[in-house]
Amino acid sequence: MKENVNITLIINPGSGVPIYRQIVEQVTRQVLSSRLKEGMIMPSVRSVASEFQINPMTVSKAYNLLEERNILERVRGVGMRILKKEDNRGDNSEKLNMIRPSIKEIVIAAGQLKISKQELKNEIDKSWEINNG
Amino acid sequence: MKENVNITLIINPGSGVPIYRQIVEQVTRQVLSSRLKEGMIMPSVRSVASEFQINPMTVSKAYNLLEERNILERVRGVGMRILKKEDNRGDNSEKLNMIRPSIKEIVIAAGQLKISKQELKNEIDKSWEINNG
DNA sequence: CGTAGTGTATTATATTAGTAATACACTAAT
DNA sequence: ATTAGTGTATTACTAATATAATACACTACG
Repeated sequence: MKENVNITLIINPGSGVPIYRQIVEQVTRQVLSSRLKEGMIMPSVRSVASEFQINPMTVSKAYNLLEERNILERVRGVGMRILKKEDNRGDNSEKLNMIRPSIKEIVIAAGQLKISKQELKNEIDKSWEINNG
Repeated sequence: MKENVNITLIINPGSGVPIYRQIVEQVTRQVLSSRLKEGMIMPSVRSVASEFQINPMTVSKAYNLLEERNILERVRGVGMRILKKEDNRGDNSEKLNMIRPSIKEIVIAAGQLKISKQELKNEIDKSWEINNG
């Protein structure tokens, strides 16, 4: 009955961003973008911990946060089941909500720096080419 | 001989962003955008500290970082003098360097969320209208 | 049943970042 | 020299993060 899942995590312990938050963010993105689908069972705390050489309790902390956000569901004795559906409301509102705070920060910073909106968009084009091209 | 300066700082102690970094970022932006000009003397550590109800050492730490980045100059017994000129190289490269890391983060997040480049730009337009319009 | 697999509560330790309180050294102006 | 104004070195405290070692409760499966 196990629907195991191949999850791709990129953990960078020296990035300054706490490991548990890296897990939370990446799992959330993958759920919202349908790479992880409802009903799938997440890899176990211990397997993630050993794969990335981190402590099981750190993974557990991340899973716990994901449960609080109604993205995972704890199934006793089984594991964590993916609970939340992808963002199918047509307007992508849920996915957009994830990046809006960061967008606001950049827009304010650009304004204070007297960087024009067009310049900002040009930079995004360049970065998109490099990172998503 | 004091060329004091009216600096506008917006400090939010409960934002999660360390206070000293808020100071560093805002002063840097104001210098690069010519709101603060070379030769001006920054308000003293103690005056900033009392105005925002924070510790003088927190302000000092920020000023110290700004000195390391060649934006301020320490003048013993006087205060911190603004050292760096605005970014006048025509290409805005210095100002752009300040926001490029944040742009990269957003672009990667949008990619993982399967948000299109056009959607991202639309969000920027909206946010620009609200925050810089 | 027993075994192996889930997540987790508990307690403890170590490290780091951020903030705070005090005392000090320096300069400017009188 | 004295006073009042600079910044800062030192030390300490707090909180967040990560790790670690146990022990526990539950489920799946033979």
